[in-house]
Amino acid sequence: MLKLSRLTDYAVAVLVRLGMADGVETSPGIAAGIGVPEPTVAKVLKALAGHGLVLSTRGARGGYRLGKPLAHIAVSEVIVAIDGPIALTSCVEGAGMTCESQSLCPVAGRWDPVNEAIRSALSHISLADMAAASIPAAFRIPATKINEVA
Amino acid sequence: MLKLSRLTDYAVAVLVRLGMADGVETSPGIAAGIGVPEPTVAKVLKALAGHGLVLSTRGARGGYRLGKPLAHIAVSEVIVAIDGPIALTSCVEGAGMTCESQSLCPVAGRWDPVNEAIRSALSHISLADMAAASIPAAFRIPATKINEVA
DNA sequence: ACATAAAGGACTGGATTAGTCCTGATTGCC
DNA sequence: GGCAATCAGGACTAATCCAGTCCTTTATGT
Repeated sequence: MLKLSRLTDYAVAVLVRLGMADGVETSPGIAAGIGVPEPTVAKVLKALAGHGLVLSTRGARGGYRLGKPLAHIAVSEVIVAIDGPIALTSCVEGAGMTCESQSLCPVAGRWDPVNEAIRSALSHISLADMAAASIPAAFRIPATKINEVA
Repeated sequence: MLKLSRLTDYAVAVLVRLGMADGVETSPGIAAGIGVPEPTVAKVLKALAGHGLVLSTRGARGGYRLGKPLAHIAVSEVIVAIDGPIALTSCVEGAGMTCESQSLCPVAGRWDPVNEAIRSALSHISLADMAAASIPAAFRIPATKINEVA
């Protein structure tokens, strides 16, 4: 369905929340804040820390803080941190890969421009963009908008 | 990994192949041509037919042909036909959906611009673009060879 | 009539992912 | 110096989702 993993969704929520906090926040604290089980949030935070999107401080009174301002974090960075590289088909992943129907496939390798287009689109949207615009919590998306495009 | 289903990949291969054939082609014929098991190709074709991307003729000497030229088929159409609507997160899917952490989630509904960006990017790339040679001929098979295989 | 070919749905095996848990390392506080 | 808090990292389990297969029905040409 071309959907990304739920963990990525959590990651965005976590980062936005961190962006609104002053100092450091602990993993349990964030978990409580966004309503997601603590171990799961911890997992997400570890992944984000591994990519430098958040900085961690260990020990008592430690916790996490943003690695850089929300405005400088692109959605694509978050996706890459959690889900790995953005590559729509397995064809393009590894150089050494051998596709079974390689010799027959008429579009082998042609997904590249598509991947590129998506990467580009995703790297132009920052978390600040997502956090900013305010949809009053009450209404989610009007269904009309969805059906129209799909 | 933000990857789309393998069936979508097959769908593109199928459509491009149909675009190069003159008349109708049968499901087994296409399957042999692109090196994918026949039942799977049949499944893909059914989905494509359901969305009008291919037209079917039943009975003896029947088969499939393109519903419109490759240049007029956007990648997004294929994805929608096979994988369903493009919606990165489950938040936006159904209007009636209730997200557990709805009241807490700080980015509720904020994926919309992202979805929109991706839909836009994907609808600007046609299958003709993908079929058009972008890869050095050395790598893959020249298009001429395809008709011979059938 | 018979052979060919699509339409449609149901079922199964495998892969991927979310979520949990455990152990270890680091730091502040008493 | 010891204790408690907190991150780091990996292993494991359960659930979900998807690719692939099969069966039955309908339609059409020879």
